[in-house]
Amino acid sequence: MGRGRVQLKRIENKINRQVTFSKRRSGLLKKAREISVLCDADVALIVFSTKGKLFEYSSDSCMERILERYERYSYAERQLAAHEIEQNGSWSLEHAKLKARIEVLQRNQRHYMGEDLENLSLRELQNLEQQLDSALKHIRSKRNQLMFESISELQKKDKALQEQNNILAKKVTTNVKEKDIVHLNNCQDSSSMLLPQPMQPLNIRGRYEASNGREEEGGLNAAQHRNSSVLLPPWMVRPS
Amino acid sequence: MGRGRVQLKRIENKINRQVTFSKRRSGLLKKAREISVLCDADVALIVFSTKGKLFEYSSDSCMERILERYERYSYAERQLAAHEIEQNGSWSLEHAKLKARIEVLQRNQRHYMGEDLENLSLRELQNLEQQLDSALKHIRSKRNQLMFESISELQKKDKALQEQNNILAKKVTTNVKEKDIVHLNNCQDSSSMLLPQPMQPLNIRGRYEASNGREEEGGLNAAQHRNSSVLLPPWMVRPS
DNA sequence: AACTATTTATAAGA
DNA sequence: TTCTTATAAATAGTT
Repeated sequence: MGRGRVQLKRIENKINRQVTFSKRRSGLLKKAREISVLCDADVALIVFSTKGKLFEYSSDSCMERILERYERYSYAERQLAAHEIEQNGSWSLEHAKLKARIEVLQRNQRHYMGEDLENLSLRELQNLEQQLDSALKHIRSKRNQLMFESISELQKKDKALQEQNNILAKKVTTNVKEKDIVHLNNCQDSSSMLLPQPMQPLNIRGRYEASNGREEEGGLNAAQHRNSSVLLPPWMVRPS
Repeated sequence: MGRGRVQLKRIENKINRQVTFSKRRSGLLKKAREISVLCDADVALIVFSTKGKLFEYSSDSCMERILERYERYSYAERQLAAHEIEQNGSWSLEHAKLKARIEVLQRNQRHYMGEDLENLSLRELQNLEQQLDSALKHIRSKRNQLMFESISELQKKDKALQEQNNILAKKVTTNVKEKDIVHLNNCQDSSSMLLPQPMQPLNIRGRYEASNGREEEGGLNAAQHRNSSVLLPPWMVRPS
């Protein structure tokens, strides 16, 4: 694109390379933006110039989120890489990263809980508000969905029980006609075996809680403990 | 580029979007490759399609390395150095703990953002909802407070300026009476020195953003970068 | 930093 | 998906 055709090889003239870099960089960023908007794609673009200067673009979900998604996507590879890093000895670095990361995540969490807002700017507050508002919408819709599901399940059970009741009622009526009262009294115990059993409480709590149900039983091992009190999100604990 | 001009907004027709995505994706990857070769730059490009399919390009140093470089660039070295050589012994344990903690925090964060709600029980959803609702109240109240503050500050400045204006107006009137027109013209420059200076734009953004104001200018240095994308919570980045 | 002749990318159509 | 083609966009070389 331009006056001359260009070879796909490193531009040796330094000035020229710098200029081309500048031009093409903006073109590349633009195109990244365009594809993300036009095609609703998540895009992360990182460019380091020869001199090590950083330029980046990421679509609406921020860079960190896309990179996380990427890492999740290539989980297997990451595990391999992690081992190499451990052996490599650049471990302390990793460690420090984790710590920094935790700090940030905790800070975020406080923000999400409406705490520690003193140092936020107006605009940051607005963004946060917007984010939470949209989250709340999702959550409410999900909750409604769950409730509807459990209601319809209840209705189904209800209907089945009523039908069973009708059948049994008919049988009882027939019995009254055929037997004498003494016989009927004697048979009460055995006939009651045919009555509908008390309904099992519906499990509308879902997988997560079910799988953690044992935590409440007794002493916790280390892993359980980590999950149950230190690391459980605050909203999982009902205010007393 | 093509038969029609194209608007920079999501293509609603699904087929069309898919086709455009495919074409532009290959174009984007090509350009990423070109700039990395021509200009000797390190490039990492990650693209997720709407359906979640991953496409990526990274220049000769592999993706992981570029991402690491990116993270290195983002985390200040001092943070690393500070905590680095302290612990030698129970490292791996510590390390594992930190990782677990991060996972949980990230999970929470996703929940706070209304994502990843599939595995939550009804009760958990309700708690989460309640938590966010109360957080939102705090945040809105804080935001209102900030807005009121900035309004009253503006009003104060406004008042002061008006007073100054009045005083100056009086002076100007006096001058007209005392001096001839020529003299008045000669004095214009110096008298204008007494006019109120243009108001400084009010800083209603708060400390945090103010310290990052330079970010938009160009390339980012390490510290700036840390604050701008890697460690900032998603809601601090305004969707572009 | 602009300009412009060309090359490239790509939207629409097949 | 792939090919074609008319046209929009990007950009290499120049000023």
